[in-house]
Amino acid sequence: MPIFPASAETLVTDATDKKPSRIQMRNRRLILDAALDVFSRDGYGGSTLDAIANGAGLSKPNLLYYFDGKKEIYVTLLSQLLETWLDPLIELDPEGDPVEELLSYVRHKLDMALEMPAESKLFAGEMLQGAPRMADHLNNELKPLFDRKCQIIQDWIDAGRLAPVDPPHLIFSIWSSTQHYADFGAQVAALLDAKDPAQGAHAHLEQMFRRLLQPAPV
Amino acid sequence: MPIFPASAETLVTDATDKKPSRIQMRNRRLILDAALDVFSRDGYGGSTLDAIANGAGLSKPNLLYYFDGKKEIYVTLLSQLLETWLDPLIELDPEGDPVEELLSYVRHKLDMALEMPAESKLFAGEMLQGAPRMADHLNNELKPLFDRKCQIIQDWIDAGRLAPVDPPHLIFSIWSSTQHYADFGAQVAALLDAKDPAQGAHAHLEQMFRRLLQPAPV
DNA sequence: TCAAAATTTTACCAATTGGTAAACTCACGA
DNA sequence: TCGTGAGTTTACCAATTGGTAAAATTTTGA
Repeated sequence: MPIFPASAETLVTDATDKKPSRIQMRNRRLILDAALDVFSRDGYGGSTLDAIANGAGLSKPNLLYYFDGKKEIYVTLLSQLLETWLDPLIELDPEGDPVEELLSYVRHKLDMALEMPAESKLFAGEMLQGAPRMADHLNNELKPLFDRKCQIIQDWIDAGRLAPVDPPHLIFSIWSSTQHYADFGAQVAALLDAKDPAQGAHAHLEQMFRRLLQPAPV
Repeated sequence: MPIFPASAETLVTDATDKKPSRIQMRNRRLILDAALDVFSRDGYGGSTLDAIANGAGLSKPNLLYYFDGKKEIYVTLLSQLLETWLDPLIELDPEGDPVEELLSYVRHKLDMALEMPAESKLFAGEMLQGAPRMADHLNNELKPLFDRKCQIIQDWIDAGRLAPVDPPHLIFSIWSSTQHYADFGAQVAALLDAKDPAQGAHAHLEQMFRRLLQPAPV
């Protein structure tokens, strides 16, 4: 029987599960690492427990000792991922310089895409399929944060410190243009003749968003 | 036995397959339409021949009378799709006004994403997984076209008719920011409170790319 | 009209897949 | 050192899946 209950949200304060043992920590990490590889490469439907177990160096029944099933592994992975993924957006500081805050967010997001392509692809794959296993996280975590940050951007615009842009669509543009280097990495690599996209991407996105966001001089 | 050989490239001039019958035309189209639905919703690995056959209103063996297998259906779909998908890029006219040509491309691309989300998702899914079944098409069709269009953009820049941008990365930005509305449609819908994204997206992308591309006045 | 060719159905099958039962081994605290 | 519970393995299984063989039916062209 798995140690962690399938749905954390049904927990009130369950004192029954003490701290996980060292073995638990190690094996759950091994499984999630392997699962990230497999799921991001083959998609949810194309992935098998055998492949994940194999990648983790465990037998399939052993793997199922730690997780209740394929779906639970996937959902665990996604919700952990979503936290990391939203971190840089959380850091958007209303007190900072608007243009520099947003450009810093772009840089941060691009770095993440370049350094964690598997994570980006996993998330993208879930979105592609209509987020059937993430609707809750989307509405309960991402949506409120998104609205808050849109308001900050709107306030900057109203104060004349930022060119008038449509905040939600600005964020979409930042997300899409940065994540493209991870999600469409195969295409980018093929079209750039195996040149490293990192430097060019940074320069281009900096230029694009600076021009968009710089308020017109008074 | 299927009528169309699996690999068209191995054909020299095969006079054996006459023109396809009306039944062939109809059923191949039914199959490809159903396959687009299924593949774009469930991904390659998550899709089954049963689901496609069912969607097409045919039995599975009947379906396999028209296509050699799951992979052939998928590849046929993708290569037909790629042609449609590249059309607007082909239309980029070196004789036209640079900024307006590119903005027209952006509009066209966004309209396609909004009107053909399944096609966009199918393509995105293949890219996500490293384009394992499309490498040829990528190198033989997309790459030469991409290089040609980058050169046109570079010429415009050299002539001072366009702000100095990095042509490949410009194209990546156009692709990613437009396709986002199809590929991440679930997220967009959740975050915009079911508001129609079309109008806002058009206005935002027009603004963004106009600012980026407008050459500085002399 | 009628036989040949094209199409469709019926009846399968081997391999894979997610998952389980239960026996077994190991680590650790009393 | 020994019992107990955590962790692991072996042996399995029912359902699904991609695909085939061959009979049955429909369409087509002479």
